[in-house]
Amino acid sequence: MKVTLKDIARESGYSITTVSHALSGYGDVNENTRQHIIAIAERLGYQPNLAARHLRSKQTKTIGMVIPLTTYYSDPFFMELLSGVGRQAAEYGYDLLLSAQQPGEEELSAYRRIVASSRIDGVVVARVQRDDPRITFLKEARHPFVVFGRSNANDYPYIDVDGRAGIRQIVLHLARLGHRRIAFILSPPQLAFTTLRYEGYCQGLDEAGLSLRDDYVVEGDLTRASGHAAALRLLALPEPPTAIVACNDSMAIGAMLAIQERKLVVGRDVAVAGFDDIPAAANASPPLTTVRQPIYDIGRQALDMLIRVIRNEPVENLHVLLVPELIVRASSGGMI
Amino acid sequence: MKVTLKDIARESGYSITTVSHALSGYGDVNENTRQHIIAIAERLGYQPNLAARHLRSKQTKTIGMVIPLTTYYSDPFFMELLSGVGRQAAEYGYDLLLSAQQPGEEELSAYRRIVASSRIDGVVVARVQRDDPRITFLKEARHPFVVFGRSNANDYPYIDVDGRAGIRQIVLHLARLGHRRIAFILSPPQLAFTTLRYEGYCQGLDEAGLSLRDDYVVEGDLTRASGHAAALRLLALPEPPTAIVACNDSMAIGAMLAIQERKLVVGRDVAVAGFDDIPAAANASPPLTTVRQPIYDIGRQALDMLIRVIRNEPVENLHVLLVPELIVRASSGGMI
DNA sequence: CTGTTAGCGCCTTCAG
DNA sequence: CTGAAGGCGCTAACAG
Repeated sequence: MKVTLKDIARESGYSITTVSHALSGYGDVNENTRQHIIAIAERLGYQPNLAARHLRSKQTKTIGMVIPLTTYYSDPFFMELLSGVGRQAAEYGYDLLLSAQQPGEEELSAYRRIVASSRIDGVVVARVQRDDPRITFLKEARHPFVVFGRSNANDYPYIDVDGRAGIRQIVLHLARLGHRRIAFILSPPQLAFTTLRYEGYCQGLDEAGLSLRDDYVVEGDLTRASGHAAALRLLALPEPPTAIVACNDSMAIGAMLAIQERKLVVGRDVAVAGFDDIPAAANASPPLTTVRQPIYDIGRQALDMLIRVIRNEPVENLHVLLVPELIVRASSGGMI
Repeated sequence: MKVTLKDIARESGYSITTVSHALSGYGDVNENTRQHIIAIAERLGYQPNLAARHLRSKQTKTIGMVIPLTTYYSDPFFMELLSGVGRQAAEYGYDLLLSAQQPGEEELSAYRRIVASSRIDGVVVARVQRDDPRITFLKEARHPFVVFGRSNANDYPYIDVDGRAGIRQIVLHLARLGHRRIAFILSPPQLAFTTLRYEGYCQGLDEAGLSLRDDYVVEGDLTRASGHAAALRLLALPEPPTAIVACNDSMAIGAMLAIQERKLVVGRDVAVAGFDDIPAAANASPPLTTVRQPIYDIGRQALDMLIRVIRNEPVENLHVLLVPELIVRASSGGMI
């Protein structure tokens, strides 16, 4: 049987209250009796029943994350985020509750359920969409949360990588290498970061004195296959681009494959760059020029912020924007 | 404020008991009053307080997994396992509690804490070691658990991939291609699966009529770098092997790089094969011949077993052994 | 410094 | 069919 405060009380001769006080440091207890009680607790292998403690104290020392089943788990990205969040949570003595749900309706109801059932003290929301219903819900419920990514509204705590600056850097890098015809493979428009990265593309072109061409902007769905298809479309243009920037690494790798199928050399005939710096980027051939998202650190920082929100501490920096780092490799031709 | 049974009782005019009965299907309640109560509960957005329910019912509908911080998170493998477990847990209405801990002492104490604090109904243990202290502990504590991997003792529920059969298949495949000098890169000896895979290697050699050579067996630590180093050592032998089998894909990929650095052609001069079929295996150049561990399914099945253990159902198959599938790609030369 | 009292929200006998 | 009462294990006022 599980050992409870009651057992220790019986064993030590003190009352439950005193035992509780001695063990949790609440209230004043004679140092001798405290030691005595602690010794007994250890001998019996006492571990507080957390359900009881949570019921009483209204806090669970648990952080939640809802994982859309289909997309995320396979996403190397999400895993790294999870890792950072988990690491930092452990640091604060928090555990991580994962709820795997289908995205969409079911996902939202998972939030509803988890939040209302007082199971967790706060939530980390990832991969935010434009007008994300989860955020609306959490704001209304006034439940502590922090978001990885920005939506159009900014009235909530978030941490994000400056995608605009990242893509801008890439475009300028390519322009510096002499490229005048730079194309862009977009991510799905409903994702919040798409707009920002597109802005970075436009801004980069502008600063480089290049003009925006509609036929150089095509849409993908973040998969390798869609990058492949998009690149084929671009290469079939009467005046094909000499450089292709993709919204993420997977699409960029897909684009490289398409270029190679056309018997062109990546980095010489057509430069390619991505965004994320997933492990596959460095291992691609040629290695992919990209922009690094420090996902692990983002997870840690997101959790830091969340803890502050939970503690109701003044969150002086409710918004954290990290500047991504340009990683130049052979695919952009700068290293050949 | 959170809405409780009390609120619904007040609102509906019935007692807390009746409301509880109506909502949870316990006891007989007039169908009309039941509908009435359910309607009010929905209007108020009632969600049962899980802490209270857990305290009362002694079960948490939560499965735990302890994640060693350093190794696992970066392990693509562990993530897939997590994914399978999470998916199936959701199926049963269970959530997943992750506790990120440093391996070793701290990890064991995490088990102790989590188990004794009645936070979870069962645990999934991964990457088991020889004489794993976690297993000893869980057995003693009589806490429901299931293990991915076998140790030397078999008196607990586990699910595993037959590593012996897997490596044996690879060795036979290579022998069939004409190889007589087949080397083996071991994983660390403290990991439980190392012995089994080594046995598979010996068995394969034996069946192919080849004899075991000590100098053809070298040890790595599962990393790409260690595979690289091990391959260099093998290639420096007076009579170097014509085929290298590694205990996992990462080491195999490291070995391929070493071979290529020596200006040899993988698949022609030296055949290489791994174990796991991680995503990088198919993307390597040349693509890596390997043996597939259906990790995602393993996670799902592990959870199935765990639920049965929790429910005290007769576990007819306490031990599940999956036969891995040989995936022949170019690195072994069979496809060139 | 220690103990008594009173719940947290829920489930579950046991009586009406 | 409905309700009153008790308690899961813990914490927090409030007295002594």
